[in-house]
Amino acid sequence: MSSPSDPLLNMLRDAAWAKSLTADQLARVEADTIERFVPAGGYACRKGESVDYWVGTMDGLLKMSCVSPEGKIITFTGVLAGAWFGEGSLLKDGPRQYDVIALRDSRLALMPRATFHWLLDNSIGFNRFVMTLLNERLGMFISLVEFDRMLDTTARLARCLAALFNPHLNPGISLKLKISQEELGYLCNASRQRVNISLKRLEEAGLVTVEYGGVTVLDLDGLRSFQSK
DNA sequence: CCATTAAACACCC
DNA sequence: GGGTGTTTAATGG
Repeated sequence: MSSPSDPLLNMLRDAAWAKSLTADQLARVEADTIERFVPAGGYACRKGESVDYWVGTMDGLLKMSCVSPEGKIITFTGVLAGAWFGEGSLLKDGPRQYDVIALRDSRLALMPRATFHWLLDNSIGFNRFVMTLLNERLGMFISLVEFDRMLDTTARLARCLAALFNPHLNPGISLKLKISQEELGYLCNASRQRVNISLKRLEEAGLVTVEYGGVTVLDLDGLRSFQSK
């Protein structure tokens, strides 16, 4: 059933956390984890649903977001190929607190809750990985609050963009990012027009190049430390 | 004032 | 058909 070129198995074997597992542990992970395709615009997870899986992104682009009763959309962060998410939701009871929506056709790897907890109970290496992941997430969300309250729109866009490239949260992500300016707006809380203006400023500063339906990051450290004026 | 935004429209991929 | 650039009128600090 499982060939060596199976994308799901490759993704599991390439994951940073898999390196610390024993052969038996990895075998159970491979046996338990299933694949799911989510078309662009589809929901990978819904706010309010029970949390049954730890989710890895095989390819595609997802956003963690929510919608207000009035229809206002905010995006917390993006999830790119190679990233795993939902560990926080698995470590507590209760429903999921956010939506996860595919911005492009995406393929997911779903590890059942029981397998995730079994790894926590049996692998110190896995525990360390999850602790680091949680810590990186915490740091990122602290930074997001800082960006939101202290920075103007262009600097906020720069930092929110740079935050996507956290190597723990989105390992091995390409500097060429295919994402619409509207979605960038949801990410940094700005309108489409304002994102367009800010992208041009970042391009002038030599930090990114703007393409049709995407952005390429030229200077990640420059984005991380960008300040207006 | 000034900056920003929604809405509308015309392009362009 | 979705993404993008631009204008215009409305909004709000």
